[in-house]
Amino acid sequence: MLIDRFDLKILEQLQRDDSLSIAQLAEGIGLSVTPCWRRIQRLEKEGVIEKRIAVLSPEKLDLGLTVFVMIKTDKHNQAWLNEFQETVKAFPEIIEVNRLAGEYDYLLKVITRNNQSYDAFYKRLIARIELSNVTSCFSMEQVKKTTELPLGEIT
Amino acid sequence: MLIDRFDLKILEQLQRDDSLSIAQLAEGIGLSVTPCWRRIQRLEKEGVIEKRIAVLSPEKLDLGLTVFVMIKTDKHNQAWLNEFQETVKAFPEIIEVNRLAGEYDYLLKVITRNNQSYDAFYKRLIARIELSNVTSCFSMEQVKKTTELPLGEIT
DNA sequence: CACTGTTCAGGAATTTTATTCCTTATCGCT
DNA sequence: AGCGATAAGGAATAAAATTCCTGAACAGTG
Repeated sequence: MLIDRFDLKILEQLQRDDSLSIAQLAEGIGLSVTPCWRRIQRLEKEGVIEKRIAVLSPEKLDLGLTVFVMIKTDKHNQAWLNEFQETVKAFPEIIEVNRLAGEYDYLLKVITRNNQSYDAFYKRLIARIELSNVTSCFSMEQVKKTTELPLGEIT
Repeated sequence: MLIDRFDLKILEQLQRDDSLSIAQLAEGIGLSVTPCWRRIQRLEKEGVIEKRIAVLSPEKLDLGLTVFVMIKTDKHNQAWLNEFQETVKAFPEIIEVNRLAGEYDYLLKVITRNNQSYDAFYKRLIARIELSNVTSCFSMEQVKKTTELPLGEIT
């Protein structure tokens, strides 16, 4: 799977905005419509393009609170792990979960409406699974947020 | 700006996958094409739909390393803050930056190719701006990752 | 209770865009 | 030079988005 500089331009554009027509995109990158279209098809088939989505505004939907939850656990067996994975997948407020190397075992990103709804979420979470040490870090301000991968590094 | 049940269904579908035609979408939610189209237009104009993008695969693009960088600073003046904001915006590897309440001041999410490129990034970062205390937490595994906002909470 | 204005759904026509099909150019290899 | 593979481009076709028009439901008013 090789990605040349046309593919890279296509990906850069589409990950920023895929609402342009292929004709506009093709013109922007200096290619005609058909080969450009074929490249997009290929990138989708290969899985380089995972999906196409609409990004919604959390603020407009009254989902203005982001909290990062840091978790330490003393249970490192498979059963607990499975239960944990099932649990986080069941909560739509949990946007992202990473298992970490270092002091904390897991980092969760949670989006809710406000303090009160976060508290309700938190209670439901700890009721469902045992977590030995939980720290909630409230986000005061989104300084930067992007969905774009850094493609510049790719040759 | 009121959002009814139809709008919610549209948003839920589009934030999951916007590659369907409006005809398919309209059928799925029980509306005909034109009113469905008009609702999408309105949601875009109002900013509830921020943008439409392609989500790319980090793995396929050899961007398999995610690191969370926790920063404490002793400089809380406006000049430093501006410089910090400019800096994080200039680094495409920095995907997300939140100012936190609590022990740490900032949490950064960084995506790079591997340890080596992370180290190169880290050196460039600390060369550019003074940070008094920096902890890098490497992600071992993405347990969950979604781009979908929890719309279930909205009435 | 009609009348009127407003809002919103739906169908059909039209325009735009995506997709297919076919032809041509380029390049590496023997 | 000749062959085969790979990729580009143009034109035709299919599909989708967008516009335009009609009609239903409903609240406010004389």
